[in-house]
Amino acid sequence: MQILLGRLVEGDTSTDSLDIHLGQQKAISRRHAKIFYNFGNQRFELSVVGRNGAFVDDMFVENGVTLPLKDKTRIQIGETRFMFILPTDETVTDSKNGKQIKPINPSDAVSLKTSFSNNHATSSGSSREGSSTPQHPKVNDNKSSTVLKLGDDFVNELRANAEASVVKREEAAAAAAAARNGNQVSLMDGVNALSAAGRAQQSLQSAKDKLKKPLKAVKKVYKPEEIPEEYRTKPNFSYSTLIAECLRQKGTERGMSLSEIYKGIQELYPYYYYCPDGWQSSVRHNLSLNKSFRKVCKEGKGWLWGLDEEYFAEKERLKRKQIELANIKATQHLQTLSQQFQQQPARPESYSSSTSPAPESNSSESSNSKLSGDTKKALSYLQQELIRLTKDRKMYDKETTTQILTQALAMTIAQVNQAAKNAGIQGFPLVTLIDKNPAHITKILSAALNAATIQVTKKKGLPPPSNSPAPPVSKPVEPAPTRSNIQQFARPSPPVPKPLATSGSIKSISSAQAGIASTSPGPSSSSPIPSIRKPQYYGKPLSVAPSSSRSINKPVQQKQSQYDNESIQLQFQKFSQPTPPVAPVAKPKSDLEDLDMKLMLDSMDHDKDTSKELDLDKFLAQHSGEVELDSKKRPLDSSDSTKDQEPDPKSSKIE
DNA sequence: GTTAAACTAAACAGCA
DNA sequence: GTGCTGTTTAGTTTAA
Ligand SMILES: [Mg+2]
Repeated sequence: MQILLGRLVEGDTSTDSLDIHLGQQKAISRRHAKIFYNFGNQRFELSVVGRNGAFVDDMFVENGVTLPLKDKTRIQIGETRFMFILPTDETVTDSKNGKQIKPINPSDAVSLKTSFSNNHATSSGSSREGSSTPQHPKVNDNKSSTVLKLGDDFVNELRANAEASVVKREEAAAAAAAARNGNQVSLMDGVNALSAAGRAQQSLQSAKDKLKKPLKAVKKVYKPEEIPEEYRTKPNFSYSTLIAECLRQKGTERGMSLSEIYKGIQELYPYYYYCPDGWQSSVRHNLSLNKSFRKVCKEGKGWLWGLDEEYFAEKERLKRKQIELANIKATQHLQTLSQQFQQQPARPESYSSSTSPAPESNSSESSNSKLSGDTKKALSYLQQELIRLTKDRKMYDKETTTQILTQALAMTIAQVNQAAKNAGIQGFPLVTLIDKNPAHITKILSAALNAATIQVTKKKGLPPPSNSPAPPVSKPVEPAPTRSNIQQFARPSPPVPKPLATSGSIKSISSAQAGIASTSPGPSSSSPIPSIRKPQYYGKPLSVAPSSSRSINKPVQQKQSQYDNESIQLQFQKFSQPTPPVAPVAKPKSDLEDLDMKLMLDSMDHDKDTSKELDLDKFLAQHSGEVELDSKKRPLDSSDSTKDQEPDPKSSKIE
């Protein structure tokens, strides 16, 4: 049994079954909502089926959502407002007139329904201040934007109960009616009828007890398809970074309240609009623990929070230092590998001493002594360039990074050699090319880095750099040296609340003012520097809840990569280019180290035709996706040490 | 295997 | 009494 509410349409027989006519507004669907008694839960529930949703107790409820009704629940559909009133146990009091109404038994309900259907009139006219038709939720509006969402368990529970109670509902199908009362549509009679029917099966008292529980506004659970694709992945930023960016972009001199920070983060990173709650706790945790965030002044229940830029920058600096160290380590390893290779005596098949790139080697010197001074310089130069280029990229763990660098180096050498060979140039062309046209070498290196990254990640089953997280609505990380110029990457964000056009200026508290020593951040402080983050495994199963109505996962742990650096998104986009056929690669071997060495060997081998398809121009065309960017960034790398590093990318992607 | 960083969850208390 | 806010603790995951 249920009470149908909707818009009566002449000639549409499907609307004949409506129990309550809500008016003629087009915003009201022909069948907009239904009220029924859920025997499983022992409570009344409202199911919104109309396209434009409804407001329940001033909170927007999307279509498709079913939620419990309690006594005096206010419902608004279109511009028609009414209230759901529960009867008392034995007597029912008309909420408006105060007169008592005799309880209804199931048999009464039948007649009640009949009488109502003969008696119904269109409501309407009751519109007061125009309630806006529910639109896409806005973060700005606290009240009206709150979207009711039912937790998985609850949804499942409803589902299960619905099935279990089919029979019972049919037994109760005799009851329904409603009466309008001026501005307020009283559903009392219908409810009464339902109640009566319910009593036949269950204790109404227990139902009412449950209904007494406050209607809790639960955030709506979004299904993946309901979420704009770009907001299905968790931003690759640590909470500290999210908060800092929020304070910078949305904050004012007076700071921001906690709720403002919540909203700000949702606006900047709409992922947090769609994802389940829980992240707010992390935000509070960060605010409290991270000394970069300071309470400015008290307001109402809580504090207004500000960002201590100096402290934050100091943390960034330290972080950056660490990352650079890690990068250096990785490349040192690469260098070692390279040198080891150079030292290797004749290799079985593919290598002959006569093809050594360092023909004039001095045998009396140590490890890399077999290389000529020029060759060593050339290799060193390539390493330096690789390091530099690597800083602009999203990188992986140390081992993977090393493999990528090694392979990139090998590819570069191979390309150069082949090009030289094609051009009929003799000798070791690297030295010449570096000397004559270093920019070109950089281009080749960059292209090789692309190809190597794709190869290595593919081989290792790592996520390719293409899965970039959705960029924030307003980009927090900015490669630009100017620290505050943050909005350059701003882009429209579809259904999501667009960032308030508030000042983009940075509001910060000086350390002096805040009395902060420039000590290193404690371990508890969170990540700081916007930097590229490495893909990670999510700590938690994608959908932990057994009930799988949850579509978007709660934010999952992210880890910051030691190898990243800046402007992740851009880099990701670069990498996300379709994987081109990759250049000269050795046959896959089980041992990566072997593969690396083979690559090196092949590429160093002047005489050997390692790459039939090696064509430098082609290679560059295929892999030079970001060469331009890299060169653009160069000045930044060298000059700006304060650039944000970003936390990392882990993104929980909704499947 | 250990450690550090970041994340997650939740208990708890104060306050409006 | 309730919900929000801020603090704190504990546990997990990942990378180094
Ligand atoms: Mg703090």
